[in-house]
Amino acid sequence: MERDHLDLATLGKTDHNDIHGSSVASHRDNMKYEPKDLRDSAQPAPNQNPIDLTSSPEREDDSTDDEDNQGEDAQKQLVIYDPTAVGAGEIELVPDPLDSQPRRNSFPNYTSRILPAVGAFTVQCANCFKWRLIPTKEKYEEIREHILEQPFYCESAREWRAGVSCDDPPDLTQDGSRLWAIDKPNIAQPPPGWERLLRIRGEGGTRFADVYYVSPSGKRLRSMIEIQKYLQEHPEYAAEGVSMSRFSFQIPRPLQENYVRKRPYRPALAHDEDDSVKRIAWIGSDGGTDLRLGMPGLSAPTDRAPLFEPVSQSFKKRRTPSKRMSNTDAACKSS
DNA sequence: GCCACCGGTGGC
DNA sequence: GCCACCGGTGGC
Repeated sequence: MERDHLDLATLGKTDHNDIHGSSVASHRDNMKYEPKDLRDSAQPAPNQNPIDLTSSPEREDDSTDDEDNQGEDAQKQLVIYDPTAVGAGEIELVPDPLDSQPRRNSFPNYTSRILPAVGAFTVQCANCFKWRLIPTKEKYEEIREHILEQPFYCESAREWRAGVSCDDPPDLTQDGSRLWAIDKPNIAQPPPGWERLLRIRGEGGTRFADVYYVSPSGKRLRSMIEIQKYLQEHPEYAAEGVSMSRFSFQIPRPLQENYVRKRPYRPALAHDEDDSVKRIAWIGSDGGTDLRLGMPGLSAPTDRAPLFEPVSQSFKKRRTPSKRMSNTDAACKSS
């Protein structure tokens, strides 16, 4: 079966104001971001945001089909939110996520800009679709690792919050005061002593976020290749059972469309003429922006279209040139 | 000199 | 369009 993803949302604050809003998520693997300004799209109700992760074609709006999809769809959403975000104050969040501090961008042009940071982690109940805050990053990672096989329910939160149930109000709603991002499901917890860091980039950049792993010795690694080399150079980790399969550089997806700057059109290597043709087309389409059907987060007021993206597992899409190993291969080979 | 962060690019 | 990787660089 396929797996879904979990949705994580990140809420962060930014210095900018222009983001507007999106609604909640509804899709599978995206993350949503809600910048502080988004107000309109807030979607309140629990049922509204079921995210469907996996399978189905679409969810329509709110409630609904998730249930059928059984565990797969709806439930797996995790939201991360920034307590420091405007308006977020109400929620008490995560005690100490490492990433919770907004960072200042170091680039010259953006010196005063505050980058979004993950401030809280939330997961959506597979039954009522209410968002429940997860007390720590570690717990969140634990839930995320098995979310597909073990859907999260409000009752699951009783581990840290006595008596909570679907009858209780949601811990968080997408009210536009935060950035939301939907995480990928089933990402392995980092090996003991290792930390997985998610750094959210500023709006308008070329990428939404970066993942780094910090080894027990403090070494920061930023790609599977670096992990592989590092493990080869430090056989002691393999001896402890640390393998490539324990790492994933998959990043959440911002709910806010256009948070990430689109890459300019790249002419096909092949022909120039096509190039000009495309340029024309590009102009036209640009104006027609609003054609899009209802992407979540965008304008669509009511229902968001389902974006169903295929679930991506860690290595599923990656190309595997000879030098690269898949996680599993690596796991097996690394010895 | 280090490093956090970003841009760019190749490949799919 | 997305993803993975990695080089560059400003700030510390």
